[in-house]
Amino acid sequence: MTPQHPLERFIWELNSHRPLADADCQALLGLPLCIRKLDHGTYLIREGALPVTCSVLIDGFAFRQKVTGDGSRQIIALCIPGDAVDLQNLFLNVSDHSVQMMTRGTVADLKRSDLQDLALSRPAVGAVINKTTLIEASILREWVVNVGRRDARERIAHVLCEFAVRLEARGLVSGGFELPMTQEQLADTTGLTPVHVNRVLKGLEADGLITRQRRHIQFPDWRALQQAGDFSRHYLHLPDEGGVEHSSFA
Amino acid sequence: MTPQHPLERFIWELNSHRPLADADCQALLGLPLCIRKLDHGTYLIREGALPVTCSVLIDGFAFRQKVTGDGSRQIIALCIPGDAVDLQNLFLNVSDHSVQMMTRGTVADLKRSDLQDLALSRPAVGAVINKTTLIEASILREWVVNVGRRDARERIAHVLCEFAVRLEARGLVSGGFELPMTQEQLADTTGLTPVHVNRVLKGLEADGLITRQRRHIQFPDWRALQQAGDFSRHYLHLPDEGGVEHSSFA
DNA sequence: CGAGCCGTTGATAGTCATCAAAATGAGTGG
DNA sequence: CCACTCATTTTGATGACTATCAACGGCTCG
Repeated sequence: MTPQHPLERFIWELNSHRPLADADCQALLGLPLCIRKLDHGTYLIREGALPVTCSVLIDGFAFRQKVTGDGSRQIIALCIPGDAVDLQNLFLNVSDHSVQMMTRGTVADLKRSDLQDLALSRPAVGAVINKTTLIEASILREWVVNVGRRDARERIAHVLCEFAVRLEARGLVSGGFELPMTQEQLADTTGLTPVHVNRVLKGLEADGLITRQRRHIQFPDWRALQQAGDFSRHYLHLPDEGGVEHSSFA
Repeated sequence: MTPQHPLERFIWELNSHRPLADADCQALLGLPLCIRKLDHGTYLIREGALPVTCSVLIDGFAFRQKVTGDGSRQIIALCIPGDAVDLQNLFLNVSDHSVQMMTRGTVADLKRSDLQDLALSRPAVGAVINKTTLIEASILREWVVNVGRRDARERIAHVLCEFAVRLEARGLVSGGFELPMTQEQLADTTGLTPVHVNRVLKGLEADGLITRQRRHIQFPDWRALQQAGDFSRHYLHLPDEGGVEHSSFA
């Protein structure tokens, strides 16, 4: 394998969900791509646009968002390194939401048509892509529950848990981690106001469920935080790891 | 074509999103299936279960739901005739949510493995299935926005608009329609309480945005209702119809 | 005709939004 | 290296929207 191929993490991720034949991996690795370094705030897709590229996030973070008629924003998904940003549009012709960089980062742009062709010519690739989008849908369902039926404290604890577990599953975190979002963004993912998010965070800290210095977050009591957020990792459909023992967030 | 094949509406629906070759349709039509008549309240899948069948809704309505730790329920999606209930689980091994009949109705059960095989052996079938799940994901994104960033009145108006448009796109409605859900269920889809739903409905009626006798709903002012619900049909990714003219909800 | 679900109505309380402004930290340029 | 600017975080006071509790009326169905 090409050492440190830009798509390595992405393909590793696909593979963990549904093992691919070597030929399938090679086909993916062989796709022509274009690497871009992007600043925080850059749009990867805009709602209403016709997607022509399909970006994979190499490093940095991004989020999906929609804006309502009166201008308020809702963040709809968080993208972490290894995520394909545009699989959601692979078979749709106009994007129904925007994707924006949350931090500085790097993406690899594939041609959307290349990936479509691959999905059609290699059924196994089509199937992993399908499975990947199904997992994203599962996360969306949990988010509907989160904003629909949980109070502010639960919502925020839940998002923190989810984020930590997803990061860890990709080997991107050990112990505490750097929360890449502002409190305003956290508010937009939980359907709250920034002011209230701030108060809830302080509450969680006061109760010993989180520790924070600046944006560095730690979880002194992982059990309790999960409970406070009504969090269970099932909906993430993570592959069973043999090494749950070594997990900080098991 | 077999006249009135049980899967007719389902396949017609797939076809409208991504045209299938005759052979592909025949392969779908040829799958062994089992027809069941179900009572209101019957579970089609339960959260945590391993799906072995993949049901297609022939008539009647159903909904997806999740329950939080403290027992409150959130409805996550509405299924209407022609929807495949378990495409969401086609490549996932344990269901992350439940599906329950909202009304009496009929389903056709396919074997999950049959459909999986078809998706793998016939790329075009895999692609439509993929596209169908992408559309469901798009609807979920809009629902996150709905419960996250809209007030009670907007939420309810939005759900009414969405439901009407989806029904109409399948030729299931003309003018007014029968709302198949109780106010409690409407509350669980909007993240509100039944009591408040009732008040908002009365408000919408008082303002001339809806008319209702029992559960029969009509929209005297479709424009205004859409506006009240901040509704735009883009996210439904409906195929462009030539006949928008004849639509009550264009 | 009774039972039970569903819809309706009223009164009260709580969670969270809103408005405003100060404090902190980061990044920039002189 | 320090002053400056701007984004972000923090704090307080007030009010709105929606939940909660309780009870009654109306359908539908067995």
